[in-house]
Amino acid sequence: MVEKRSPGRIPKAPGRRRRAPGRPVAGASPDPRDRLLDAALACYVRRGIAATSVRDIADEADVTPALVHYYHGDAAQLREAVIEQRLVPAVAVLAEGVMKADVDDPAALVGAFVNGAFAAIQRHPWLPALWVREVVSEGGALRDLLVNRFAPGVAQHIAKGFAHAQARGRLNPDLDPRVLMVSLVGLTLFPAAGAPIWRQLFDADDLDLDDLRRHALALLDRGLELDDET
Amino acid sequence: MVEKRSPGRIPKAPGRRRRAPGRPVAGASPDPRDRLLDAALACYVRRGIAATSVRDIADEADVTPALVHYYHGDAAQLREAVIEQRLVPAVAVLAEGVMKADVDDPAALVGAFVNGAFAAIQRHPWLPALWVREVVSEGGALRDLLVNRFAPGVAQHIAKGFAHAQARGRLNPDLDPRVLMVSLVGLTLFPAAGAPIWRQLFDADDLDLDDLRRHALALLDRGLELDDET
Amino acid sequence: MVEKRSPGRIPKAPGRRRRAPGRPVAGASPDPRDRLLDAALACYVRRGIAATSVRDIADEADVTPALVHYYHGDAAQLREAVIEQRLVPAVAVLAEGVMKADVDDPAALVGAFVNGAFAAIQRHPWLPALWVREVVSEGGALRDLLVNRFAPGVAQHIAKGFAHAQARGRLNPDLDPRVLMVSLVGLTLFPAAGAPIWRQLFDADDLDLDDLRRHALALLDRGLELDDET
Amino acid sequence: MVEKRSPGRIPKAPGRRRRAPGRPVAGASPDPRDRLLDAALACYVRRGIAATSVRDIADEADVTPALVHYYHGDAAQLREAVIEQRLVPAVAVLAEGVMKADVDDPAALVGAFVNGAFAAIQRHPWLPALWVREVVSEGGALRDLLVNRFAPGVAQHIAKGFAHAQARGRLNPDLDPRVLMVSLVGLTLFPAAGAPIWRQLFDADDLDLDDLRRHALALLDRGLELDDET
DNA sequence: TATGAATGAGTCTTCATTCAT
DNA sequence: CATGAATGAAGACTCATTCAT
Repeated sequence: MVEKRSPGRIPKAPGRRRRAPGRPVAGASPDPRDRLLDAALACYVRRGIAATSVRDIADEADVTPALVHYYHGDAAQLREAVIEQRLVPAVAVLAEGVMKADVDDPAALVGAFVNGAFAAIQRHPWLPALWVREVVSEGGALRDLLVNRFAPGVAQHIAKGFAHAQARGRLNPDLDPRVLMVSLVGLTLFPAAGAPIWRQLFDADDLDLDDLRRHALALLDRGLELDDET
Repeated sequence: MVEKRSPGRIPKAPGRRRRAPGRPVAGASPDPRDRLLDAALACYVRRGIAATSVRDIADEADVTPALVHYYHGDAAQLREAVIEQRLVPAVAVLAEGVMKADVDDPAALVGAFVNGAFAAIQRHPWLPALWVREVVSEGGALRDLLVNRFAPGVAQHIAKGFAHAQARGRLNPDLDPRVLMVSLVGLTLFPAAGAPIWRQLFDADDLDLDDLRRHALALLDRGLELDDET
Repeated sequence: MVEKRSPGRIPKAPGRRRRAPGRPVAGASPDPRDRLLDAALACYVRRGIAATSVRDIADEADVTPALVHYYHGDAAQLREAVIEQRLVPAVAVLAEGVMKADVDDPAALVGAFVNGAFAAIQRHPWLPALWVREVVSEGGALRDLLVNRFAPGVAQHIAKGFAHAQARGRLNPDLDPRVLMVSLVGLTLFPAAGAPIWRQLFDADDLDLDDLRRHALALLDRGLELDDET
Repeated sequence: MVEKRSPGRIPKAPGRRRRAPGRPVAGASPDPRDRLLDAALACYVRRGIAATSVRDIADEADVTPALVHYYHGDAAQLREAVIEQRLVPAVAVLAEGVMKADVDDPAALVGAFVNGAFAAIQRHPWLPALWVREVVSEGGALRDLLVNRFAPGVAQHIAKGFAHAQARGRLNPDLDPRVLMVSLVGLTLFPAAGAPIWRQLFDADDLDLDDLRRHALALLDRGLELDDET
């Protein structure tokens, strides 16, 4: 049951409160601009971009809201900065890996995507949750990013590769190349995004990212009938 | 790319504005309580639960915000009502179907889940987007719902079935039963949630829910090596 | 018509933005204190004293706001400095000229004021706009200046001269000496302050300050019936 | 001397503070929308449009700032409403009177303007101060109003009338018709705007608006040599 | 049953001001 | 001499919520 009489919006988790005044913040990333980006990113991941206030970010970084504006101007500019300097680089590596894979070899495409995705997740554990959540939102910032900057290259590349393979009889004909592309995400980013849940659910702290990766590859190897060709 | 310099929060899509005064709303569900639930649901799906304001819901229903409180009290109570009266029933059917499936027949489990999921989606097109998005949020209402009310039965049921099958050699040993359970969602609800995107992306208006369903079943049939047993 | 829906305060004209970093400011007055006074004055004239922010002044002078405080302390102190070092000298010349005029010769009084006023305007083109605008404000700094420092001498001087002349039958008896003093301003500083407007309005770029001056003198010569005495 | 260490902007006169809670406001204009317009107008007159905050207006009306937004939306919209519903009607009467005056009779033009102006001032004592101050400001709302809506008719009308009269030898040839139009304002609205000052200055509580009016007419009658024609 | 009016709290943003460097 | 960093206060505006009608 949700607690009654929350003051309006969904109450935030107790989380960290205002900075205890006088407490020096030590050991943090040196560049305050970067620290704010990280704080913003953490809030976005936790509560969603649209539901994150500048005060949330400031609290997360143990800083006043005015300082957030001092360094990043607008809330919108900060959002852009997080996307451009955190998200885009994280996804770009995956995209490049895929684009370099041989389009005529579906196994290579699958491998490049799955391995690339989990490599990105390893490096940026926040990626899947943010991606899965924000891409689904109607006017979400990440949907734009996906539709306009990554998908045209990556998704088309993979889908075309699958379509060609299918035309040559090297791909299970009951599959749809385009939906298969989507399935790749559903077997990598999506499970990773839900990890906190199912780990708790299944008491599955023994499973790590590499298990997820192997699972995805195993399911796809068979499912695509890629091994038949040998 | 997000529009630059939006003043503060993420701007809402132009959408419908304040109610045109005097315009009688015809053809709507008679019970105002239900109409408000529907309006709230629509807003939740569109913008996310946390980012939806009472005013948004009131506007969506062509009603004053005061009326929302009149019928549903709190914003939190309204949220609860939507979950209890809209979401829970939608998911419950799927859950029941799965629970009735033979736990010793992995194909039956997969079929029950996939078919049940797409049946639910057909009836409630808003389900996947809401589910996928809100379950990933840290303190989200739907995560609670999943963790406490559905997963303990359904997810455990399916995961156990897969584990048994695997123990009997009837399931690809490279898969993990628990992750496989998650993969079921990643191949059903997740692609459905992203439909608007990849339909636009791949110019794929020809693909409908049934294509998705067949695709998922095809991928899983092979991937799980369920056909070996025949 | 004012632009619709400005976010909050009246938006400033595009004007100059933040200082281009690294650009050395050449050819400016060497004393930074003076440059800031000039910048402040320019802003006061353009937007009004009350509506001018320290940042406006800093931007105008291509300087950081901190520097404004460094040289002039408070915003109030800066305001005082501008008044004392820019405005007072500008008006003082006019005041002295008037005080030297023969109080028993109304024509001399009028001449001294009108000619002195336009001489001051010529030297300080910003004077009329600032004066006319800020003196009308209830708690305005310039009203104080006028009431406590200039008017007691100048205005009383002129008004008394007119009153004496009227007593001796040398001034149109339908006029009021005190209001006549005010009228002198209304025919000199006021038209000069509105020059940008009526120049645009009447397409009157041919009219310069000297035309204004002659016009005022002509109107007053006749209006006061000063020529009778000759 | 201006008091030191004001918190930023020019300190407001002590004026009325927040509403004493619980005190019912009696005897006020019934329509709250109108009361807010009046409060806004009072603040504009006192401190200038640009320097007036929504809180100022709310305090003046014994109301919360939120209520100001409730009734008038934006600060800009409120500004527009004050202009449209208070200022425009006040000036419109004067404008109409002038436009009806015989353009070939300079005395009639002068009379129409001067009498019309003082009639407007009598009805709307706030008019001159607001007008004089805000028209001089560079981007001021009233300058627009003057330039685009009133001046094109009224000012041109009068200036043309004067020019014709001058061409026929019925106007002092040393005057400029266009500047003469401006002088009309300088002898009516301008002295009226400064009334509080010079009344204090000259201890002139005996002078009322009608004295100003007669003074202006006397000065102009002679100054324009309008009586020569008889 | 329904809503207009009203407000306290919260959000984004700007500003004046200080201070260590 | 000059400024980047930092912040408390204030401003505009939104929102959830209440209440009298």
